Amino acid sequence: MAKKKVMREMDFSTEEKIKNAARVVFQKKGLAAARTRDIAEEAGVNLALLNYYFRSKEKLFEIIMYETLTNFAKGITGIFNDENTTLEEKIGLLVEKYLEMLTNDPNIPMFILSEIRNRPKDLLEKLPAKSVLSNSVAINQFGEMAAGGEFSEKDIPHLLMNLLGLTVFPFVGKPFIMALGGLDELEFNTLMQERKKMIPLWMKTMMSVK
Amino acid sequence: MAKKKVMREMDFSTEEKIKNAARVVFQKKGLAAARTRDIAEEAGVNLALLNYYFRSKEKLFEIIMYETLTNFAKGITGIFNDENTTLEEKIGLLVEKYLEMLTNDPNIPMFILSEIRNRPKDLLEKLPAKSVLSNSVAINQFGEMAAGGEFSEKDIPHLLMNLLGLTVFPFVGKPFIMALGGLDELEFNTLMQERKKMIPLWMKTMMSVK
DNA sequence: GGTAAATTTATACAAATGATTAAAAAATTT
DNA sequence: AAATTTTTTAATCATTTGTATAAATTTACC
Repeated sequence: MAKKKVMREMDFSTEEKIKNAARVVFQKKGLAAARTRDIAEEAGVNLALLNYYFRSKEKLFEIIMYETLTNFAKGITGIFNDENTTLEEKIGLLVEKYLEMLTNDPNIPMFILSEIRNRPKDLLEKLPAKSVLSNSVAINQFGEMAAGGEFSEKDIPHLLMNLLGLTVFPFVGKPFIMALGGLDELEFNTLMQERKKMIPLWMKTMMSVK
Repeated sequence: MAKKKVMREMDFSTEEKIKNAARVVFQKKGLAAARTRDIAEEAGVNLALLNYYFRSKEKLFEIIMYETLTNFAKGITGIFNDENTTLEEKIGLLVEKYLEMLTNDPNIPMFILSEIRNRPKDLLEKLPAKSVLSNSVAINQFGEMAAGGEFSEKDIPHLLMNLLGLTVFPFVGKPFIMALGGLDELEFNTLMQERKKMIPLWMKTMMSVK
């Protein structure tokens, strides 16, 4: 079995090379379309090493998916549970953070959502921040604003969906949007940067529509 | 080879049964994860009949994808090129139509987008309404409003993305959203019905933020 | 009602693919 | 430096999966 301490002064250990390659290939193509041989090639490594270090393609996938989900959720819970920021500030921070993350890693949302489609039970159980979200400071702040009459209590799920949709959807539909708008990579990324300022404004106005 | 005229008074011809099953399975699981045996079973039909009526899994997939894309795009171009409606009316009609369609067929957006991810070139060429959209009446109306100072010309792509995101994203993230919100099917669908009225209002306010 | 064409079935094949194994090579320990 | 352990390689296996084929069955036609 593999031992971490054995790592020599290579750029990356074989185990790391495989994990990084698996992340790339899985996130780009999804579990079903990803071939173990694709991953081995991407890693520049013998095929049998995948099974040597990770018992199976499934195990390797689970590791990548777990890390991806955890990393993705980490940002939300941190920001949404800060007692010292207003809701408006939280939205700004969240949008800023995720637009930045997704500009660098645009495949993540599609990866997560399309795998959830294929194995909803499996993955949604492992979802961190399920009850965490509903008890978050941010949700309470939404509730307070609703109580204050800014908008209806019934609108809260909609506003959350909108925040998510406005931020994440462009990346889910990236190839579609780029083709439809005749955009290149740079133009798309520029739009995403612009949204850092715009989404918070839009959210603010949507939270005032009665 | 198959001949249409041979159809007896069955509920559905074998060819139709296969196509319907293929639509269900492909839209639910995607091309890579869909097995020809899944489709045959869903259709209640011998496996070899898939290749008898449609030469290969790929051919069958292309038919389903083409029909799905065409049907999906049909609604947009019709509404967006009507000379006799205002932009506000167009948005209302579009949102109404697509929320209705997607409530009945929630897998379509994820199906289209995830297959585009896997074969961007193939599918995006076949995309109807690529140049159609940019020359549409609706886009001109957006331009007029921008000229009138309601919002900036630079905001138009954003507003289009927002319209798409607010309408389509909930379906792309449906399992995720249902789990996070603790919603059942009925509650989710109720939210989608509510959005028929809300999205046009939100769009209206977003088109006034300067 | 018999014959030809079509549909359907059972079976099997071939390629792709995840996984295994035994031997070789490299690294570590003694 | 020898021995032991770890890592890597090449080759192969077993299953899955898309597809083909030949026989059986059903339908259409005269």
